[in-house]
Amino acid sequence: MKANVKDEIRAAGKRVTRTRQAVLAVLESTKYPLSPAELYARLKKQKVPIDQVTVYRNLHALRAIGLVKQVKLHQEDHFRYEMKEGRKHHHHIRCKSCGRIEDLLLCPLKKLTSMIERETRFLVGDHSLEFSGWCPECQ
Amino acid sequence: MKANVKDEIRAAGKRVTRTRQAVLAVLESTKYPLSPAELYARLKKQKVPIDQVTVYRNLHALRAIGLVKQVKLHQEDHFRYEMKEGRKHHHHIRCKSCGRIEDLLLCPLKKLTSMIERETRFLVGDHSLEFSGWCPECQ
DNA sequence: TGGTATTCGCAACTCGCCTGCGATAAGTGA
DNA sequence: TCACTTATCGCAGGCGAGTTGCGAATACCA
Repeated sequence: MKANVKDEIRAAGKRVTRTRQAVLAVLESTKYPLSPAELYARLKKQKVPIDQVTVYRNLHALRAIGLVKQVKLHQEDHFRYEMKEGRKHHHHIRCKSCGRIEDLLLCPLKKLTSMIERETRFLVGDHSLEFSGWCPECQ
Repeated sequence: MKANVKDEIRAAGKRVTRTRQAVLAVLESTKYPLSPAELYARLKKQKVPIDQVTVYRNLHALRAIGLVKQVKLHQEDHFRYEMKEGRKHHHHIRCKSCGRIEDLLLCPLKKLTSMIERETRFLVGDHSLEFSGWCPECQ
């Protein structure tokens, strides 16, 4: 884990604990958003002693600091988490068959946002965009 | 409830029951997608005798027939349902403050889909797009 | 090297949703 | 119209994701 990440945690008045470092290490080494259960399973596999509750609590804490981002995928009934640091705004595509998730680095919605604001008189804060389909292996 | 809706239910080998009609009536009279809990609350308010399980089972049955569509909104941890019949493909915008949901009748993603298929080699089946922000009243 | 507030682990809980099962009622045919 | 078949219903209980309370452990500041 990078030193500036530790500093960010301390700067937020939080502590750099063993479990928190382990959670961050797994998220840093994964290229797609993980569910708390997947994260917990990986930590167990690595023989990291940690409770499921602690996984949730750390994810919440890291999200509050801004190090981690919460993602909700279409048709899934749980949240996923990914590192926020250094990542550009992006979206996801998910395979309906094997569950594989990939990043989409594009976002075509800037123009659309102002159009929607004009039409609905809402003030747009966020958007979520996700595709699902079949990956090359599952077609 | 329209006669052709009843016919569609029967054509699918399902029965036109008291509870099923009540569920459909509520969905037909609502302009935004309802959660099972909201639907159940409305039925209770209308003094319709129905169990929560029956609400779920009817939503599943109606979805299987194709009369009802399941929707999952960003940052919500439950599903919502809306009438499918006669409705064009659309998306939603949701107020972060009061929870109000409105339809967006546009969809800008046709061109983008083929681009994504080329780039990722996925075969795209669905997409979900949702905006959130603050409605005129909550700004 | 303490003192103390944060964090951890465990148990138990909430919430959305589903399953099993016996009872009820919609639709069919006589 | 009636009786029969089977989808559907209501109730009780179960499951998985996520949360809360609390006493014990530990990061970190002086």
